[in-house]
Amino acid sequence: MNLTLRQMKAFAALVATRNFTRAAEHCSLTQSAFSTLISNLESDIGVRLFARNTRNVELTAEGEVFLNIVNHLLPETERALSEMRDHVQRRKGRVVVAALPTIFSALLPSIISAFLRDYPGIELIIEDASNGTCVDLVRNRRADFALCAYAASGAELTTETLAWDTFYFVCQKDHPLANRKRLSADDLQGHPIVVFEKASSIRQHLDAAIYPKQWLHSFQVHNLSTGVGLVTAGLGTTVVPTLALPQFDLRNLRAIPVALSINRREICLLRRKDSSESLAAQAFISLLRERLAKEVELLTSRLATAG
Amino acid sequence: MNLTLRQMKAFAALVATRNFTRAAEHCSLTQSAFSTLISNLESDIGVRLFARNTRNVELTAEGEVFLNIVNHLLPETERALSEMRDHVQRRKGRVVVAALPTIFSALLPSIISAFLRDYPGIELIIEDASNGTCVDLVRNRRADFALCAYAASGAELTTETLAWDTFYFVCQKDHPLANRKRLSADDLQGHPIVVFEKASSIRQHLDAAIYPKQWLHSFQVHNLSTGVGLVTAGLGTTVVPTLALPQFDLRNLRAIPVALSINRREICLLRRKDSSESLAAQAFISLLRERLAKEVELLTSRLATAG
DNA sequence: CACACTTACGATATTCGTAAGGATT
DNA sequence: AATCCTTACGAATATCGTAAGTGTG
Repeated sequence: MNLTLRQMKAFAALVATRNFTRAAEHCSLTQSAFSTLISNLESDIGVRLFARNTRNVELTAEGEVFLNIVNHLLPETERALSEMRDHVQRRKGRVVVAALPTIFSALLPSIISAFLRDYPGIELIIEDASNGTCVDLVRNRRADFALCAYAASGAELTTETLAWDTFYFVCQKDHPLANRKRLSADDLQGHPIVVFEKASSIRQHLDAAIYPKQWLHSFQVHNLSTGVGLVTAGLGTTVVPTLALPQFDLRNLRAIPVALSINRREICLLRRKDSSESLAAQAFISLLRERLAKEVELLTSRLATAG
Repeated sequence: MNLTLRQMKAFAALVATRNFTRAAEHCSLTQSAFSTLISNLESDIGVRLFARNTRNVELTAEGEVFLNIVNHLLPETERALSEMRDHVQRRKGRVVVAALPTIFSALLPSIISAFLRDYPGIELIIEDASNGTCVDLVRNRRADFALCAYAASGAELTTETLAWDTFYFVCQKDHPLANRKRLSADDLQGHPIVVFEKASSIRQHLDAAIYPKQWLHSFQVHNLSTGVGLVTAGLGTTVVPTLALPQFDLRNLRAIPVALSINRREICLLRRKDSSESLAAQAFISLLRERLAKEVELLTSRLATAG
């Protein structure tokens, strides 16, 4: 017995009309095809559901029993398929994104609002997380994908570079280096700077970029905002990627490009290899592919204007 | 989109095993047929449900959504079909029978117990009713069928005679006619008898059977038991069909066959013409066809022994 | 005899199994 | 190399529509 949505619909239509011809039209079938459909349904179930002659179509006792069943099952099935359709057409769903705080705050807001406008039914959850946490979240399926700075494309995970940013030296206007147009790693030797904790992605990138040399550390902080505060208060200088610059008030500070051995920080899309992302997540990803690099450009050009 | 029970079963099997080959076996299909089944399901729905390679089969995000649906819908559907099967196999159901009180009490008890033994899951409701009420109950579908004495086979209803009974004169042992072996309608002229109300089936039959003559009435009663009481108390005599005789204590009374112009009272099965009876009702009907006449014979022979 | 359901039958579409292909470990 | 999913393809099955048949009012 292989009960079919079509059989239930046909049955319901015949109950409603009590007329094969009209029920057949309602199902977009010829009367004959409809007749055999009902007849097959009856022989599948093993009992006549309709007592019919050429003038009257009525339910049998077993037809009444089946009607109760169909009255329950048919709406359930159609509701379920409609729910499924909502997901397929991206009217429903959930996207969980893990992103580095700087990426989140500097690049995502306008992309998020575009996404929410295009897919108002989709629940969007963005977790700001450290690079390592991003990787873990994706690996454990706690996030659909991540936007982070670097990741090993291993057995499970795959990365794709969507954009890059570069590094800037940030200092007070009266700093000795304040009026330089461009700086090298060597220029910064001897100037104490605020660095981020070892685990932070900025710090790891910088450590790799200037290896084997080292800069002079003044403070070591955990959060970007702490570093911003220190520099703003004139207690230090720092080196941060482009995406961190909006956190600083550049009317009173200088941001000068720094040339490093690894000059670009990649902004990576990190995904699972099994391509099990939801359609909703895929929609967000294609929006990112389309707009993330442009967002970086926009940011850079705004900074050039400000500087 | 024509969702199928088979599709849901296949999906559930694949979720459970996460292996096409084993799921295919579970569905009694070749692995290849199973693969195209899943593939067709996916293209019907419009999205991949499984992220699969040769080593791993996993649900996609949309597959999870569909799993929630199937987890709900599949048990519902199977429960419904099992319910239907119970009715088809007569493990469930309801039979409503209308029957004349004499038929009910004299013939049905042993048939009822046989039916309840054979079909323990079926609810059996027997309404004792007058002949006219029997007809109405069947016509209005309040009863599946009726056992009554006579009925016009009209446009809606059809009758079938299952058995007959005959009429007896019942009197005290010291009545003048008490030792006769056989009586004619004429023999009863001048002997006052207890009659039943005009509407009763016994009365109507007797009126028709002796027309245009009439018997002398002593009392007119509504219920058989009243008549029984009167005769037993020696306050009258009466004429009743075979099926009513068990109500009398024949150790102290005489029951003598009466030859009438319409000598036999039919015991009819009254049904609707549209043959919309439930399978349960059909089962009861075939039991009646098989055993009702035998029950009358049994009753008659017991009476002959007693008399 | 007109209307409505059923049956017959050839055409089309779907589903099946066998067998070969491709990918991953 | 072994395992597992996919694809190709011919065969079996199911479903469709046209058209003729049947029965009822």
